Amino acid sequence: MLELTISAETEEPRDCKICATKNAGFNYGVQSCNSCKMFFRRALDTSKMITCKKEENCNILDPEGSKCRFCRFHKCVLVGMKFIDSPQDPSAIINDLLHKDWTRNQHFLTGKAASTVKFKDIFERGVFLFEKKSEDTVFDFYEWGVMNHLTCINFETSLSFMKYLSKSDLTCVLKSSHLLYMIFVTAWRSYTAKKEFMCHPDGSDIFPSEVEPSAYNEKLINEIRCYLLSCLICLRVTEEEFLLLGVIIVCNPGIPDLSQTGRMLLASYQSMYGQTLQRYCSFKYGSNAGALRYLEIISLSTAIARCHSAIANFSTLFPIHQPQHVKVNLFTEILAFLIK
DNA sequence: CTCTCAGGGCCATCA
DNA sequence: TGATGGCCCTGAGAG
Ligand SMILES: [Zn+2]
Ligand SMILES: [Zn+2]
Repeated sequence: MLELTISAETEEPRDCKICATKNAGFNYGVQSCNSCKMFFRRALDTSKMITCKKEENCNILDPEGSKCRFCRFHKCVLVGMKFIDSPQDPSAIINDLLHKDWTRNQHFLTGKAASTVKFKDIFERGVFLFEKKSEDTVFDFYEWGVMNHLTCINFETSLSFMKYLSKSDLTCVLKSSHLLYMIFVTAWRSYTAKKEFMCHPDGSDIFPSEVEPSAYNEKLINEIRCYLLSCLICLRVTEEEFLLLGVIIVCNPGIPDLSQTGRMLLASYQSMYGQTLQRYCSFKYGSNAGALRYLEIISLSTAIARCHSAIANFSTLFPIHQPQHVKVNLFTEILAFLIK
C-alpha cells in the first residue's frame, strides 16, 4: 500500500505509529512496535468494554496518556491497524448471529422488562436484564413495544464490534440505526408467523389501541403495516439474509456524529458482513443469480427506510389528530428520542 | 536458508 | 492477588 499521508515531521519513518518507539516493525498492517502489537491483539480479545476516564483524546506520546487503554486502542485503529482477520468463515459468522438472534427472540417472547429500566440508561449502555413473564401475562401495546426496543438494543450491543466503540459512538449508532433494525425485526417476525400485516406475537396491533385509523391517510397506515412485509414475502427472504442484512443496517458507518475511529470500525465490519452476504448468496443461488440476489436483499434497506419515515410521519400527525390521546411513558419517550 | 510477523509464555508492575 | 502490558521466543509462510 502506498504511504501518502505525512505524519508529524519529527516522526521517523521507522517509528511506531502509535507510541513512537524507535525501530518498529510491521504489525497488523502498520509500522508499530511489539508492545503496541500485543496491546492491540489483547484489546481485540477482551470481552470487556474499554473506556476512557478523561475526554477520549489522551496523548499516547505522553507517559500519562499512554496509560489510557481506550485512547491507545483507538489510535491503533486510527493509524490503520487491521482488526478483522481476513477472510472470515461465513458459517461461523452466521452461526454467531443465529445464536444472538435466538437469545433476542427468547427474551422477547418469554421475558418482561425489569421495572428498574430507566430511559436515560437505555441508550448509554444498552444492556438489560429481563425477568421471566408468567404464562398468563397479557401484554398491551406499550409493553410489547418496550420489550421490542429493549431486546433489539440488547442484540445490537451484543454484536462483536460494539465493545470497541466509545460511549458516544454507541449512542449515535443506537439513535440512528436501532429503529430501522427493530422495524426489520418486527417485519421478519410477522413474516415467519405468515401474517399479511405487521403485528405482535399474540396477533395484537402494532398501533396502540387509542389510534383511530380513519383519522389518517390510509396509505400511510398501510405503508407501516404492510409495505416492508410484502417485500419480505415477495423476495422469500431467508433467515441468513435477514440476520446479515440486520447487522449491515446496525453497522452503517454513514450515520451522523460518529467519531473517525467509530466510522472506520463500523465501515470495516459492515464491509465484512456485506462480503459474507455476497458469499452466502453466490453459494445458495449460484454466481450470477447470487450477485442479483445480493443487490435485491441490500435494497430491502430502502423499504425499511420507507417504513421508518412513515412511522416518523405518523408520530408527527398523531398529536395533531388525537391530542387527547398523547401519553408519556417509556415507549413514547424512546420513540421521541429516536425520531427527531 | 533468512526475514517478517502473528501469536503465546513468562514475569514485572500496580491497583 | 488478579489484571495489565512489555520482552522474548517460536513457528509459519514467503522469497
Ligand atoms: Zn508502539
Ligand atoms: Zn483516554
